[in-house]
Amino acid sequence: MPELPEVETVVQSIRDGLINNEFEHIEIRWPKVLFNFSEDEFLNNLVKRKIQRVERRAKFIIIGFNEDILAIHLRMTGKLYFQNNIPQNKHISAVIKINNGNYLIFEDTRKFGRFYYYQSQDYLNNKLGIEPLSNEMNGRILLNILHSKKRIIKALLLDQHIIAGLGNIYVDECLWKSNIHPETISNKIPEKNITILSKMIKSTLQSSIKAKGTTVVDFTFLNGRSGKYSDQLNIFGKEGNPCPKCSEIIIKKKVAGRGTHFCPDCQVIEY
DNA sequence: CCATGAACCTGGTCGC
DNA sequence: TGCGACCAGGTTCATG
Repeated sequence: MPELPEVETVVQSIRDGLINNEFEHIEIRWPKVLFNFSEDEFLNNLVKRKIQRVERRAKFIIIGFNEDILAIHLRMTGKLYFQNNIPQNKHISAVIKINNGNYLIFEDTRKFGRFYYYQSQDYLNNKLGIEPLSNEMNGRILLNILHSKKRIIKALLLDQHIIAGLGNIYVDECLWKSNIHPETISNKIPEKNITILSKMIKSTLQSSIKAKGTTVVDFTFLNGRSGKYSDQLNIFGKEGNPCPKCSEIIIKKKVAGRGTHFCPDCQVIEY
């Protein structure tokens, strides 16, 4: 499901209900949800400890205690939200009781979502790439990254080890806005387009966060409200429709293993 | 180093 | 209405 803006939206929606509170208990309904630790370890290490911070790193939700963290990845269909009673919905992977009486629910239809426990955030930081909304990210850095590799640009932008947070929707949108064909080899892309791409990545993600993310199928947060960025999509899911810039018909094709939308007229492979 | 396809799961949609 | 094929916002692993 969620990419950076949707995860950021979830973090903002649960932060106030967690900061300075404590976990009291956890009920595991899908055992695989705990990826690298056990239910006992959860109870021994994470219960009755004050939550210091709730943040996002790439597509991970970080719940920080002291140095150690509980990291949650929603994958495709994960939802994390509060409820004041124990729900009986079909696809709930875990229920965490909070000391204020609420329950933090992890609901996940496809069961790909996972909880990770790490002694510090370093492990994640070391394997994740640059945050696209950080000051570190700019046209110069992006040029260095793209020109130091010879990879299909779509695959490169989806690779979390390099730039962390983009997913299928926002990659398609940003490449379209920058007039870059998704199959272009990264080191062939002109500097001019990369400068624009860097700006489009930032502005697109920021606009989406403002709209509380994109709802494609069933992304919700809080009381089932959905993100409004869907209204601002130009290319994703628009195959068969005219390109908003040139009116050519939008194409959908598999690139880097993912359904990929682009305008065959605006987005040209440059050499 | 990189591309590809499968695997992990469930449910929705489309064509016949 | 039923059924199979295919698709889905993500990531990881094996293979060539």
